[in-house]
Amino acid sequence: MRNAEVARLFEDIADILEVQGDSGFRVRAYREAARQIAGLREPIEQVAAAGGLEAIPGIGKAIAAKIDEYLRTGHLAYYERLREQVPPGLVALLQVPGLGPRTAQLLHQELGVESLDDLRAAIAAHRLRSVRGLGAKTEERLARELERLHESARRLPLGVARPVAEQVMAMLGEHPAVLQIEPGGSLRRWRDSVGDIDLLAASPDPEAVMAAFVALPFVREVLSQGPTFTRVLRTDGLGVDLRGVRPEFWGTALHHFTGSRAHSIRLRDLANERGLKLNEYGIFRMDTGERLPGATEEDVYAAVGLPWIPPELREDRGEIEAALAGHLPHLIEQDDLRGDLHVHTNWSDGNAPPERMAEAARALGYEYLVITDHSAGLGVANGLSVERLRAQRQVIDRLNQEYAPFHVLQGIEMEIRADGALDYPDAVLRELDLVSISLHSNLRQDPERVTARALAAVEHPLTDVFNHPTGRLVEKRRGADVDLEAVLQVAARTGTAVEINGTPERLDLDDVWARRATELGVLLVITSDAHSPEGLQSIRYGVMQARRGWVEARHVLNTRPYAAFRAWLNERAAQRERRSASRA
DNA sequence: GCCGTTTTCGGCCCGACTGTTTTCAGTCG
Repeated sequence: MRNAEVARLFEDIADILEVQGDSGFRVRAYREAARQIAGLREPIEQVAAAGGLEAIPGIGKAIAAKIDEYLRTGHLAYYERLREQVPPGLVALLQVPGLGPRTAQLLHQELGVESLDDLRAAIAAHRLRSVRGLGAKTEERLARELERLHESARRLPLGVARPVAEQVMAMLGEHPAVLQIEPGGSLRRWRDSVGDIDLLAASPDPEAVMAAFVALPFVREVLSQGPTFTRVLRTDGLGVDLRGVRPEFWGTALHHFTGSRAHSIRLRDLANERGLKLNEYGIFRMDTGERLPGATEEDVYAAVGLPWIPPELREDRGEIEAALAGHLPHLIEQDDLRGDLHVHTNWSDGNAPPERMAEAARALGYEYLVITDHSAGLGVANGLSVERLRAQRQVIDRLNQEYAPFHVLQGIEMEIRADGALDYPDAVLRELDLVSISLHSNLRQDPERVTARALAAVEHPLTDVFNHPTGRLVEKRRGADVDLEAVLQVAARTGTAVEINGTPERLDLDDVWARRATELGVLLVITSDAHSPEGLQSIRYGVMQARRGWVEARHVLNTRPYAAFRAWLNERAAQRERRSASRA
């Protein structure tokens, strides 16, 4: 599947056109096409082969032809022409916050700036302030941003942003002028990474909230401050935005700043069709100017004839059509989970003994916990030898007596070796309640080899769950070049479950692939991959990622009560017996 | 660039904040 690659291509085109000063609308068209392609749930090669490109919203004749050309030849003449017209370093200037296409162009024309290094030199020589339209303040601000550029990554992983946001919300929530405080933007939609930390507070006195915000102890620098919007830089280098809104605007404002932009634009279109105007300050009738109620998000959706749509779905990936048709999914909730199927103890690389993990799981209200320490092959994680595996079984047997009716099961997180083989003999695997399989090493194999390895693992008759299928780390490491479409199709056929790993660094499968899995009829599991009792909590990130993928409780194995979960395991075992009997 | 239940041409979201201006352009979300 080359969706991400093709999306990237059109993003690049949009960047270049932007620096060239092309029509903003054309730039937006390319970005919209890129967004649609990135969110596509089928391989774009398949769509193209079936002649369905132009059916994708935002893709017309011209872009469809470009996609065809690129997929067919591996090149796009238009793109290559564009790249010759613009110095490669010029596009990089857009990374600098506060430096947009117009300024990039201006710097190029007036000062010959063609790269970040050129910009640095121009600033050092104080040449920016001589350019008409720029001044000393701009020069100083860009100098600061340049310095900050390498220290701050482009996007923040959700696992970093969410705890920071929750800390700030807790501190500001105590202020008497704050009635309500929520994250906005991709943070509220639980995207796996966020561009910035965006908060929204309801208050009868927004200015007082702004004043309290800039006075918080972690504020290193106030980057911008107005009566309703303030941006600060924390001592840890993270930026936080806060908007203050009056309670009567809460619903429309929260909706506006939750986005996504694509979702909001669609909603405004719907409002226009109904003779309404929708913005952050309310819902207005176009004819009379009368303002309709907008204190809650339900008001906003009701005004355009829709039920409330959960933030996790607001990506314009069909949720508006589903809402119009009355077919919104019944998204899974954390309370639906009856157990965790992927946790580590101090028998491998966890920090707590099995009993503490079991107690923590029980305290979360689970009925069962599957302990899945690493297999021998992952030496760095103190993987279990066969002897230690059997010794651990005795410990787990004892816990079951102690903790009944809570159930502790013994599983394994098995390495797939570079050649596709597993770590233990089949006879040992049969002793385990659940076998889950992972790729941790040799992730950079070429697509054919790594896919073959993954397929072998999924197809192995003793595999129950395929863990974090790509091995990606959010904003840090791109996953292996596994052909996930092929993996999911095989998983659907063999009944092997596929994991949504809730560790916020992983979130693997991601939202788009989780949704694809449900479409293909693949059974999912949502797990914490905890290495400590507190780590069990991170399963909520997995649940939210699943919600972003339209996943319902019925799609997820570990929403089943213990008896049904056990029945599934038994059925897997029975199938294995039948298969090996028929082979023999 | 895309799109169309009044349109195949003429629209395409819009407001806050900043800095450089003498009334507004650029950037961002």
